[in-house]
Amino acid sequence: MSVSKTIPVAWQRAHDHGQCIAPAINAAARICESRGIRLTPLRRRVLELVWENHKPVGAYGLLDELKREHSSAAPPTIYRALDFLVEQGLVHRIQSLNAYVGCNDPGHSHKGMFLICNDCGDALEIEDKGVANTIDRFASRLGFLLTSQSVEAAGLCPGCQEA
Amino acid sequence: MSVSKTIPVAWQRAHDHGQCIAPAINAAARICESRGIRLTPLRRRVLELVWENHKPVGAYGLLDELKREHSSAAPPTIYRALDFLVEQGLVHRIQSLNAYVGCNDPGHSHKGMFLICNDCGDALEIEDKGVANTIDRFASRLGFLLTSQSVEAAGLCPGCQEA
DNA sequence: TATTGTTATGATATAATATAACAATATCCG
DNA sequence: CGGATATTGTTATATTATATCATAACAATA
Ligand SMILES: [Zn+2]
Ligand SMILES: [Zn+2]
Ligand SMILES: [Zn+2]
Ligand SMILES: [Zn+2]
Repeated sequence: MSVSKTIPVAWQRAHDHGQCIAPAINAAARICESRGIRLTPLRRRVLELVWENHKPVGAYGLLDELKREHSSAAPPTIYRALDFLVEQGLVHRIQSLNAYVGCNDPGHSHKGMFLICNDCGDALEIEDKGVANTIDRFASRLGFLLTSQSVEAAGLCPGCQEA
Repeated sequence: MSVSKTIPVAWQRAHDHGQCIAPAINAAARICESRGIRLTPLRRRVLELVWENHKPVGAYGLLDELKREHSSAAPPTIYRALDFLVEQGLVHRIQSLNAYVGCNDPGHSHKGMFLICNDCGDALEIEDKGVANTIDRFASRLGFLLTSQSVEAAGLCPGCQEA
């Protein structure tokens, strides 16, 4: 990864995809193994495709890629695989984009938060206790029983501000 | 509004729609007036329909209602009106539901947050500085330029937990 | 009042996203 | 094995959203 003087190091570190595909797949395999559920070839391949994109990617984008090597693939094929991966916390759905992105840190439940660049379309997953805790406090004060939360912020990433 | 012993008063207060339609429309009219933009009859009517639902409602739901009195209405009709209302902060879009709900407190920019009941479908808008500030801090630490944020939490409202 | 630029709406078509329903296989487990 | 369960195949359809071009209303001048 090249280094820019004008782009904050924090962002560069946080955002470095590096060689992340194989480790992500291996981690997913271990997680599924330990849970006694099946990361079938199809599900594994969809997870790889999600990671290969290195950006949030839509279900139909993934479907097009999958079709090249798996001619029987149809919308339900990809949605089933994605539903499985999301349920298992291996992939996150970005609500504001109708798109999916691999989870940086699967295996232990975390309340993620995303910074989404409106220009390059990239999304950075942030581990954040503060936001999640604040939401929890609000909810419990109101007697609301939380089951899920989605925090998405959009704007311009450091790289896209330079132009 | 009836009072329940088992439902927190905080929720009941926060969630009391009461007679909110006329004040909301009047506030919207004043805001548009002051901004020099036009709350046309069509836009006003769509805003009324949003409020009449008292819940997040989808574009096509609104369209069906609008068609009864406005036979020329088509998808672009409703989406244009909604885009206008959202841009002006009079209506919020709930990303996780693909639905729209009237803003409780339009006129001054606020970073809202929603508690969404998975059972009754209702959504409570919460004014919250804490969450917004935390997100702001994260973003600026990373050099990310924020333009919008969406915070949505789902679960069960007090009423729906009783059953 | 004409001219003209701008904004808003009408109208038709189509794109993009997501699910229903049922059949066919594959896997698991006694 | 044989029956139950889980996964995938297949077709059709539902739901949400936008593109495009034409027309109408409005606003700002001349
Ligand atoms: Zn994650
Ligand atoms: Zn960017
Ligand atoms: Zn609001
Ligand atoms: Zn409820």
